[in-house]
Amino acid sequence: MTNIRKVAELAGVSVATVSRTLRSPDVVSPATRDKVLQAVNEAGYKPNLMAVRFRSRRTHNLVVLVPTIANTFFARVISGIQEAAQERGYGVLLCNTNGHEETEATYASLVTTRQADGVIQLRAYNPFPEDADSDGTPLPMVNACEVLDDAPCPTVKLDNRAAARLLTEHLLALGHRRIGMIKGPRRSPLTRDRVAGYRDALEAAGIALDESLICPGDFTPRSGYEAAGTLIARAEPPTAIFCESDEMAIGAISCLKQAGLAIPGDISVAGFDDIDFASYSDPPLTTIAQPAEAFGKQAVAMLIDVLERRHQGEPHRMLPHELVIRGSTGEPAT
Amino acid sequence: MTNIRKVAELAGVSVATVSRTLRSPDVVSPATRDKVLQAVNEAGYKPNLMAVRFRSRRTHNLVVLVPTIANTFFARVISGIQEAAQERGYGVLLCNTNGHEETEATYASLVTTRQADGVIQLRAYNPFPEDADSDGTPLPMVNACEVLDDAPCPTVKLDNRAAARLLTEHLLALGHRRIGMIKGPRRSPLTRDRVAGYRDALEAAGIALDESLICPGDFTPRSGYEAAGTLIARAEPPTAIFCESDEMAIGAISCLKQAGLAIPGDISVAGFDDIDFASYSDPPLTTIAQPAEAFGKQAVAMLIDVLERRHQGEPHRMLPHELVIRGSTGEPAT
DNA sequence: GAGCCAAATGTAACCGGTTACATCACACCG
DNA sequence: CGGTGTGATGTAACCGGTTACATTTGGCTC
Repeated sequence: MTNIRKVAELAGVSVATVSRTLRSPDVVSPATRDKVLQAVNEAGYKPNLMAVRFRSRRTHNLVVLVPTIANTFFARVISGIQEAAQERGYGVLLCNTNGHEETEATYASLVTTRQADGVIQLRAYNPFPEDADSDGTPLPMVNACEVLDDAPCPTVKLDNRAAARLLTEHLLALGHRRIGMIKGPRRSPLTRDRVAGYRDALEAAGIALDESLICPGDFTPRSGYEAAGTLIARAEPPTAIFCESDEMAIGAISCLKQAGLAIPGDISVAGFDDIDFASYSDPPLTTIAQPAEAFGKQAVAMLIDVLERRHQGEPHRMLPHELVIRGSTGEPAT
Repeated sequence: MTNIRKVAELAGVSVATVSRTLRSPDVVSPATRDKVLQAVNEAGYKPNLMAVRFRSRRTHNLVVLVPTIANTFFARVISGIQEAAQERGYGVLLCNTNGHEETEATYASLVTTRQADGVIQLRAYNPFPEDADSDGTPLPMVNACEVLDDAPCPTVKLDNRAAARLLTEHLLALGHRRIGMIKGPRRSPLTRDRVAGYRDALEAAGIALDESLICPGDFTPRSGYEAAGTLIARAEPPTAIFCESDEMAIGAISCLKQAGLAIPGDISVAGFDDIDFASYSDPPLTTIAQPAEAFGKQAVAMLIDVLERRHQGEPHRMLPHELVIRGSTGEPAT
């Protein structure tokens, strides 16, 4: 392995000069710089980054904790993270937690064992009960997408409440009065905000909330399929269903069609996320578009700001959403 | 930062003893072992893994080169990689190449700069023209899913030719004689094998190949949508379409329905991969199921075998496929 | 009791960089 | 001409572990 000493020898200078030539070229004279660079080339020298990082106490790696990468939305967020990280010279260590908190804790320890500089978590769960490293310094972390209420770190999220309200208002405007909701797992702040937005809209329209129209799911098509089955089995079934993810909406549609219902003729369905498949569903899904890649990029930018001690201003950001109206929602049957 | 010397001091032993207690507990006496472990606990000591790895010249990281993580199939493969790697104590450095070869080369250099021990690539592209490190040692690499013909490394793939033949035979058995194909990008070995399987089946059935029925796509729903449009605009349109991915099949179905065609009444559609959405499409997709997660696990196992010099036997593996018949294929209209 | 061996532990070199500090050459000034 | 400041380079300590080799200890044999 060619190391810095070989290069130094080859160039006839000291190792310090080689190091300086590569790290801060401006402090060495042009003549030596050329000599060193030529020697570097000749020797095919590449610095051993493990050594560099060990010495500089910076790994240039970010851990990403994601509940499941198999979810289309998260896949897009990760794409954004990946791209932004690469641009700034950071690597991405992926951790698919599958919701196991212990797995998350394991991966978060990558930071305390100096394998990564910081954590981006895409789920509201604080893997650090103490919220601090053993020596009291807070863990560099950014919380994106699903955000803790009192997150002790920068956050990026959607205004889920406003978005859910917007979508519900769209359904109300079409004339729906009984609107079902397939929400996410209980206890999730994201779901809670969206349910709040749904309530806001109903309340503003003077419609009483019917708890029996709210069904939990887990963001998979299967859970949407099952929840839709439950909803239409009600004595007074809804005329529209608001699903908290496009995946669940697609599952729901599959169930409704099998039950012989026309969409949106008999029942309207709306989703959330605007994944690729939303446009190709039959009928195409009305949904809330989220800037998934932007979440990733923003999260990386914020985390690196923290890491590089550029603590400027407001660490909580909201990204914009947009209502995309397609064919799966329409006026209720009279 | 608590380091090994503090622990040694606390336990009243030398640093070597501490190191040995943690790495090879069997060579230290039970009494000292207990002393050391207690000191480790007391000090809240965690080894600095950057130092460990630097010294031991093993990063315990694997780079994964993936064309696009936004593809559902790859997301599942990565899930498998992730899980298997974690089990064996390796981290996963993700590289979403978006098909840019230069990006791949950048990431592959993570290995030469000692940031990762090996590479798993999910696409047939050799980022190392020289196929070797500068000092002549071959790069630890495994090629999975889409595999180079003459891959100089272990590989895991599907028997794409047989799978495509199987699916085509299913369509032939239903009575189809004009079968369109929406394939992947040109030059891809994966696509070439699948086209070969399609040909095999047609040939065996005594049907002449009509090149105009083969349309290229890029595995996205959009490209499936567009290719389907092209196919049905032919003078003699096909009565069935075989898509090389479920994503494209879903796009194709969307296009066909918009054109007023019933599926499978007027035209059958089959996919490949058996992604989650395949079951929830309308109609549900007939497709070839691939063990996506197993690809990931297998690739990790093989790569670690290479890394740990356990070079045993046959380094090329095929995973099984399965024809899943659902509602999107049926007999042609008479 | 001397001699020997094995097991347990300590000492210190080493991995490959970075960087604080020392050194040196040289120009400029009063 | 001595003093001083500046820019370029060299020397060597250091990061936090691992491990080859040296040393110590104690049990066993003859």
